[in-house]
Amino acid sequence: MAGLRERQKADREKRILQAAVTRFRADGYRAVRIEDLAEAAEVSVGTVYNYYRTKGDILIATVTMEVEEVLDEGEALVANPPEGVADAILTLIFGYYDHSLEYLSKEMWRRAMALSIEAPETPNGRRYLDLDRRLAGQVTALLETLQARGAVRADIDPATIGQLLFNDLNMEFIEFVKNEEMTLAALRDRVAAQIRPLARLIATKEEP
Amino acid sequence: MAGLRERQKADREKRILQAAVTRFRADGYRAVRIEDLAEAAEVSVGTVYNYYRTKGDILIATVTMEVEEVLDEGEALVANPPEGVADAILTLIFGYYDHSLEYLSKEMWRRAMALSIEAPETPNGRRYLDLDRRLAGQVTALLETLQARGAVRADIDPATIGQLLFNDLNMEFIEFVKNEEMTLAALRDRVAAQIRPLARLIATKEEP
DNA sequence: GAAAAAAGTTGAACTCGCTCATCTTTGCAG
DNA sequence: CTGCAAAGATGAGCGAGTTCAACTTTTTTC
Repeated sequence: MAGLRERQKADREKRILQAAVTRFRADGYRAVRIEDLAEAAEVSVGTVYNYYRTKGDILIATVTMEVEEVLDEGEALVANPPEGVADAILTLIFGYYDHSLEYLSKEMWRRAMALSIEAPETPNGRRYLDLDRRLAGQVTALLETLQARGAVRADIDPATIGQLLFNDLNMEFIEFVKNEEMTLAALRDRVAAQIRPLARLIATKEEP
Repeated sequence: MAGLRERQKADREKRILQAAVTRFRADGYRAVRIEDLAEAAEVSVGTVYNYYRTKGDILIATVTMEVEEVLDEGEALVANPPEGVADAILTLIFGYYDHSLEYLSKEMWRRAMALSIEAPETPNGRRYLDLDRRLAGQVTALLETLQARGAVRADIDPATIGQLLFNDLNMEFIEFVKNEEMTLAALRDRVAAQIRPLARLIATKEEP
């Protein structure tokens, strides 16, 4: 059985993260002070820093929870994708997009992305990078499945085109969170307009 | 003739920006305090804020200088690009990359990019966005030139593929500045590996 | 079960970006 | 040249993230 100390630690960490998820969404990342989180989690400011190195780390931890879910759903889809190349790719990508705002606001995404660029060497910066890599990996895996099925031309390299695709959908997602007015539907339209022509180029059969 | 007041203003602004360019590169963006810039420019802290709204704005001003130069060179190349599709695209992109570290460190790029994501609504966030758009525009313009020449298939849309390409080269550049170890040569290799297959897909003739 | 060691918590203090009430300089009218 | 208005410079002070030396709690040792 876990010792008292260990249980208390796990409990405190959970309380801090829970406070963060709640307050960040309710009041905005910026507006929430570490002192507020400490108060809500019933610990001191110093203790918060014992569990997370920076305020940004707390945010990345919440983003990670969100993205893990998205990755799980993607897994299922990659195993058994729809028929057409464009359909398969867009179903996967739209799955990512549609879940993105479930727990996180655009402000939180902006800050998290800014952090992953600014502090790539911190443990949590690395964690974010790893999530990105796994997402890119799913896109590649999907292309491989489609190629094995004979739907994608044999002379293209799934890893290369997968990275190209992922870079595109990632940049478009960045533009989406940067623009508070932009809707999910508009994001989908933009990306579809870019993916469809590419799908046509790499498909073996005529794409609809 | 310009009045004394006006001359002094212009002079102070120049001194602040000059101090920023010098010190940011020498000591790192983070390590340089506004007070240091004020001292170097022989003005007070408050005066620095009279010319630039935030520390980030000062950085964006230096980035803007850099990118304007790159855009000028790109202009010349777009007007008269090399023969092959991959060659033309890569020459343009490598021109961007090779100049990127002339005045700016990777740390400065990271901070500038983070800022453009986090604060897209500020005057300088918008300015950065505009630079991005102009770079993407050059890629599109290049594809149009190549298409007019008959080197690119008539059934592809330069704006769409141009955006896709730009998203890719932009994301790869982000990965480059995130990784302090990565060399320009490695960046070039990665991007070439992604652009070449795409160039083959959109070209009319066999690409080398 | 007491004492020592290890682990973890605490909050006052520090830093640095940024603001604003006050002061100084410049331009101009009479 | 003098006095006044406008423009701009100034730096003490504020707020929020972060640190760290002292304190408290838990675990281990004998």
